[in-house]
Parts: sequence; structure tokens; C-alpha cells
Amino acid sequence: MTGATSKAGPRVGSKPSVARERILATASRLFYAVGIRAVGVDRVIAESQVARMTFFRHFPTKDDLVVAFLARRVELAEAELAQLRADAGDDWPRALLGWVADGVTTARGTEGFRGCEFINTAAEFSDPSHPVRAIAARHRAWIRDQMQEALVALGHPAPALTAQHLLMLRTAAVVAASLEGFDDDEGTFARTWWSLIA
Amino acid sequence: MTGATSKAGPRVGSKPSVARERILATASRLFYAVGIRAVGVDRVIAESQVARMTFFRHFPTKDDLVVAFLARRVELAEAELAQLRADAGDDWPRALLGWVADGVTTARGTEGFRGCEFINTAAEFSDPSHPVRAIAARHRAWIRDQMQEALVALGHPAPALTAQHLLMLRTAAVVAASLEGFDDDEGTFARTWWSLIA
DNA sequence: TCTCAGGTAGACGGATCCGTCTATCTACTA
DNA sequence: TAGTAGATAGACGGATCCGTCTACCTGAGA
Repeated sequence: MTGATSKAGPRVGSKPSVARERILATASRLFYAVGIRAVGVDRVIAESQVARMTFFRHFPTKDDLVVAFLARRVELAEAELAQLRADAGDDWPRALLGWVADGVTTARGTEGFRGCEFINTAAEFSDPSHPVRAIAARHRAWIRDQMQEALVALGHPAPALTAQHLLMLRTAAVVAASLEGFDDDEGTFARTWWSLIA
Repeated sequence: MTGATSKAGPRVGSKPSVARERILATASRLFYAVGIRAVGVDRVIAESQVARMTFFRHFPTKDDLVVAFLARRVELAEAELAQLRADAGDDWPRALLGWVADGVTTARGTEGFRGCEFINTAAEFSDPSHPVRAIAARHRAWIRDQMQEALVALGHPAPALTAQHLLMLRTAAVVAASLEGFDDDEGTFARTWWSLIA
């Protein structure tokens, strides 16, 4: 197991494969836009312009691809937030909380917006012990913890509970937006958001 | 088209078929517990103990069954609420609002709880013009309108906006509960709920 | 009694699913 | 220059998908 040259499959630490990236990009797009079970590997392969064997070399099963899809989203979010915290300086707590809120408001105007990939994916995997469920849970916990940290830094009297409330508010806004295109003309989402923090 | 005796299929107004009920019950159970796409008609047929032809006589396509599944849930909810309004007398506004809240709190403790069937199903149907999406949207709007009516009756200063908030709160609670088994030891959900109303 | 709607049992079929396999080509690098 | 990892094209297969079709049975109402 220790990094042995398996019969097939990419070596550990080998240079990032462009084919793999193409597959992952295509899958991410399709999975988000259409759904996991609604998209077969055949379609991913076709639209990735990749050979069948190449696909299965990088992702031995479809499940592996789904996991990679969500894991990539997690990576991106964590990198983005790390960058933001580095840039914001002393103001990072408000910047962080604003970033989470903006993630909703900007996304829901976007063409092809279809809610939260973690929530949608979890809905398609009923087994709570499935890896994708673990990733989704971990990611939500991560967001909550980040917000809690920020609230602590702001001297908020109830950081843990408020972080929980903020996550719920965000969840509700995303789901509502994906279901009925909730537009929030009044900016009530933003007002509620910041009133919970202040 | 006008009620003509089609080659097959049940007559309009014919007595409710027990076979049909069995199919619908089985499908409801499986669709909710496992997911729509994850459950094939073959499985529904097998577990319904029904002949293949019987199945397709009542539900010409799988989509018809999915629609019937959600439509039935809507019927049940509307009937339940009508009963409750009839029973509650003058106190119906608080009874109604309590009923909506209790729907969440009781359900999420239940064995096999897997969130909201409308939200989960909508997540599996990416086409916004699909009938099931319309049903889900209509049902959510109905809940919101009912709550708004109750708030008006209570003389609430901002019934429309508050009804929207309550629906979002409910959505968030259900989704959170299905994703991470959010237990709400503190009763914060209930407190937030009633504080929005008072 | 006869009719006919509703139910039964199971074969059938084309499509799509996920995954394996062979055989060949290419490009880097030791 | 020889070896090797990675990519390619496409056949293949068993499973499952959704839906159709034939042939027969049953029971209640006209």
C-alpha cells in the first residue's frame, strides 16, 4: 500500500494531470447543474473529451469522482478564505462574515444557480455514512467554526449560538433562492445577518 | 380527451383502487427514505406486491408516480390543517403556527428522518419547469400564506415579511436536522420561532 | 348470465448504467 | 535509446433502467 507502483493508476505525487482536471471540471459543472445520479459517467467522459480508460484510471468508481467534486469545492473555499484573511488584516472578522453572506447573495443571481452543492448532493445520498455526507457535514462545521472564531474576535456575547444561527440563515437563504428564486429586494437577508452579529 | 374510455387506465371517478394505494404507499416510503432516482420502478413494483401491468395502468410513467407522491403529501397536509383549524376555534392562529413548528421538531426525532420531501425531490429535478418543482413551490407558498393569514389575525405588524422569515426558519431547521442531526437541546428553534411572532 | 374493469404473471426490448479489457500511440527521462 | 507513465479508441458485458405486450383470471353489476 505504501505508494507502491500499482498495476494502473497515477503515481502518488505525480504532476497534476490535465486530463484529470478536465474530467473534474466537467463533472463539477454537470453534477451541480443537473444532479449526481442524473449524470452518467458516459456523459462526463464524452463531454470531457477523454478516453474511457483515462477516466477510470483517475476515478476508479463514480463515487470517487463525486467525492473529488465536493472535496475540490472544499479546497477552493478554504483557499479563498485563507487569502481573504491574509488580505483583510485587522478587519478579518467582519470581512469573513461578509464573505459568507456575499457567497449567497452573489451566487443566487447567477445564471444556472441551483442552490448549494453540498445540500443537493447530500439529498441524493441517503446513507449517512457515505463519504460525501461526511464531507458535507465537515464543510458546514468548518463554516460555522470560522464564523464563531470571527464572532469571538468581535467580542460577541454568544458566539457559538450565533454562529449556528448564521449558518441556518445562510442555509435557508440558499435553499429558498434555489426553490423559488427568492430575490430579497428589501435586503432583509443582509439586515438580519448583520443584526445577529451586532 | 373529454373523459373518453381510453384503451387502458382507470376510469375517472372509479372507486379508489387498493392496488394503487399500495403502490403509492410503497413509493412514498422508498422515495423519501432512499431518493427518487435511486429507486427504480422495478423495486416499487416488487415491494408493492403488484403486477407490472397494474403499476403502469395507474402510473403510465415514473414521473406520474413522483408527482402523485408529492401531491398526496400536499393533500394530507391540507387536510390535517383544515381539521386543526376546525378544532382549534378562536385560537386557530396560534394553533396553526404551532402546528408548523411542531412539524419540524417532532419529525426530526423520528427514526428514518431524512429532511423535507419537497426540498429533497426538488434537488433531484434540475428542470425548474418540471411538475414536481411546481408542486414544491406551490406547497411552500401555501404554508407561507397560511402563516401570513394567522399573523394577520393576530394583528402582527409585518405579517408578510414575518411569514417569509418563519418559512425560512423552518426550512433551515429541517435541512440542518437532516444534515447533521441538529437536536436543539436548548429549544432555541422554538424560542426564535415564537419571538418572531410576538 | 354475461360483460367488462381491474388485477395477475412473466416474457421482451431498447437504452443506459458502470466498469473491464486489449491494443496502440506519445512524450518524457534515466 | 530504452523504458515507462499517461493518454487514446473502442469493443464488451452484466446489471438495471423504463415501458410494452400477450394471455389469463376474478368478481361485481347490468
